[in-house]
Amino acid sequence: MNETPQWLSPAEQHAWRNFVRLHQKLRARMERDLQAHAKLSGADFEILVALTDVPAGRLRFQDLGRAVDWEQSRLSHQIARMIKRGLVVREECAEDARRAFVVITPAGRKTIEAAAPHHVATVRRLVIDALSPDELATLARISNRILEQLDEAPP
Amino acid sequence: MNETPQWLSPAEQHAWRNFVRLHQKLRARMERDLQAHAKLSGADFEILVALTDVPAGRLRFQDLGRAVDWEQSRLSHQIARMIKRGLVVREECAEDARRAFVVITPAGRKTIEAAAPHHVATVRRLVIDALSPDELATLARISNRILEQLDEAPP
DNA sequence: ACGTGTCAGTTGATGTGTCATGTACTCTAA
DNA sequence: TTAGAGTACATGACACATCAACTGACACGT
Repeated sequence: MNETPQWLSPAEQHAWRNFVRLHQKLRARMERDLQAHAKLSGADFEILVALTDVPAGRLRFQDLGRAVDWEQSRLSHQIARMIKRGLVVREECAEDARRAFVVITPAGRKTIEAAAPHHVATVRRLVIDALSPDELATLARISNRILEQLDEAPP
Repeated sequence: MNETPQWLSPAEQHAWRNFVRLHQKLRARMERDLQAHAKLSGADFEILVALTDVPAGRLRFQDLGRAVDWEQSRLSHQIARMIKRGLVVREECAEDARRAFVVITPAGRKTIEAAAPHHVATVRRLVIDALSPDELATLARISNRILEQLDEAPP
């Protein structure tokens, strides 16, 4: 039906490969860094940030899911693990027994507060400071563009 | 010793959050796409690409590890799974019994050849075509810059 | 020949992400 | 008022990543 498949040009391939490599390396690095300094996974960190973003440190399961943009199942598993480690607790909902809240514990708060400065410093050192303000803006714009593309073409 | 921890400026935070979000979404999307169309994980794909990049479709374990830039253990587990699915086979090394080769099977070759065009098309549609040539070049440059930063600051 | 160190790869434990399915609860409409 | 649809979350099975500990093979000096 269609012509020979459209391969990437050398420049395109170069950009794509670099980008993929960046993904993998940066992700692995951040993960190890966080683990080493705070005994937290990136997932833990994200959840704790979302919870501390709201004053009560307490969110409905679903709202938390929206905040971090995760699937329900992933969240459920993750919260179960975090409960086991005492970072958060589950709270029943009086009005609707199906619902549940996730609440950060004092230990969880302490952990995230201890972890955040170093994490931010790492982000700054590895990413922000490596780029000019212009490049940073471009990166933000590019990211947005691709994210839109993703939303537009879900099939 | 140091002042109050240096948080990110709004612009920096915006860029960083977008970038992280992009990571997660794009990765998940590519993974699902590959899985749906070719029954391959991203990991499978990477291995098969590395193997087809070399004429014999056959690489020493270690060379394969360098090609995809993975840790040994990860590679070992992955290859074990791929052997079980018939995508590759292991071959002993006559000269040095410690070494081993990984060889792509005809089935593996068929799988990757079936998967690649759709995958490339997806990359093009979601990423390449969403950006101007200038932006793409900037993305490549930025990626390189950060990768260098990662290499320079391993602790 | 024989330790000893190092190399190449394996294995098991644990945490993580995804899919499909399960379950308890609530709502709605006949 | 109750059957059935839909909601909110849980669970089990599996693939994947990482860490640490392990095995077996080679290399080499004594």
